[in-house]
Amino acid sequence: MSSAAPTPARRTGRPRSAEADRAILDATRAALVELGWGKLTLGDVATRAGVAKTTLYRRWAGKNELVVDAVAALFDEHLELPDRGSLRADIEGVVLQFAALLERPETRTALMAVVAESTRDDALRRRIRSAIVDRQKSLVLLGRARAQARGELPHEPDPASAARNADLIFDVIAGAVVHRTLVSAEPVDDEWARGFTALLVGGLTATYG
Amino acid sequence: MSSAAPTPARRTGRPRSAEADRAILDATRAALVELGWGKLTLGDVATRAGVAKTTLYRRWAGKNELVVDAVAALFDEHLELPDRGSLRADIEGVVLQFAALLERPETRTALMAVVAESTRDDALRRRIRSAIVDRQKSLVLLGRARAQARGELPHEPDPASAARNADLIFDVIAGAVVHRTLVSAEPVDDEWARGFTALLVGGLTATYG
DNA sequence: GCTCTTACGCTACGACCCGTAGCGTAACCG
DNA sequence: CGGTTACGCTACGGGTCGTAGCGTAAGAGC
Repeated sequence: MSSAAPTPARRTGRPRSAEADRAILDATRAALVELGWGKLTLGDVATRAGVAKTTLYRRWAGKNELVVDAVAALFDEHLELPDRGSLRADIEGVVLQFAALLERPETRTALMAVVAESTRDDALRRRIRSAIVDRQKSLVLLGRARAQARGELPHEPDPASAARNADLIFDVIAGAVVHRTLVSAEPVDDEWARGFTALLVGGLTATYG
Repeated sequence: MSSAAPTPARRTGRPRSAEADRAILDATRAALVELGWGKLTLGDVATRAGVAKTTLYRRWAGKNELVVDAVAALFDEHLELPDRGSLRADIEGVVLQFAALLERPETRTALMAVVAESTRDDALRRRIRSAIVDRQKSLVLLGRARAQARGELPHEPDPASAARNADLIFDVIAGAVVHRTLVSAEPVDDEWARGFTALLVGGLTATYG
């Protein structure tokens, strides 16, 4: 997870410490909570992790890549979409789940920061996409497939429009939750989730239903 | 604009150079384009502006505040909402206008960066709100008022729900455009704007109409 | 066991940026 | 013309960056 490279089973020499990986990522999240993105330094992370600074640089190119991996682990652990029985309930569930992640101080300060950096760094943008964004989007695809199986949404006529619609819905859901949380700085509570979901489901059924 | 403080008409002594203000903000935007948020330094901005670094620190507390003001000026210049005759057309207009701002490299790299910093700095968050966010939101309020006057949307029963709905719509519009542009890194073109607007208008009429 | 190879910890380093202090000069007010 | 504030300039201590060098630690292969 740390290095996106396949790392083709290096056969000789001392192996990298998996323990160190864990300690570094834990220390990164802790530092994000205490210091925030702006004041986080790699030297401090190394000290917290009980690891030499050089070890850190041997595994990650810099602050951006390290933080992406540290935050991505949280998305791995806390994103899932149990079948709640209806499109409405599924959307509310994913909204509240995503919002819960954004309430955490680590993700709050880190997510937008790395996205900002990624506007000038394509490799970083791809890393964010594969480590975080695609995992979120898969929930949208899953939710739609279920809704179509239930007959709540029509099946797409062609793959192109299917992809377009999925992208649109994903940007609307994730964008609204992020904007509400980080820009408006208001909580995504049950009431907001209900209102948002009503708006979105209304639009989906009115437009495609 | 530079200092949000009222600055009660200082009457004596040498006045601050308005020319310097302009040069500094121009230099900031130019540096954002060339270097991006991460590599931008105040020393460099001062040199570009032909101004001493100390002058810069006399007016702005730091990088965050300076960049917010530099970007806010762009929003002042490029945000307006002419009456396009229908709710649908008004929304498409504001979406494309906001997207055009986010296409600019200055805003692309700066906006999310300062928002990320603002998660740990309330004063900065308030500055962003008054200098940028509230100006966007006023467009939403204007668009809704027009739609209500045209009979496209119902009048709100009470001020509380009116405010809630406006906040929701604002987060959906701004959030979706930002997410599409910066996270998905896909262009907000006419086609996307039409699809998004159809979804939103469908939701509004289905939910509140 | 032994050797080979890679990872690790540690120290040290030049480069850069930060934010401020001090001082002489410039501009505007009464 | 004094009074007051802004400006340019220089200099500085403090911090972070990212890397180089070196001796040591930990497995893999024989």
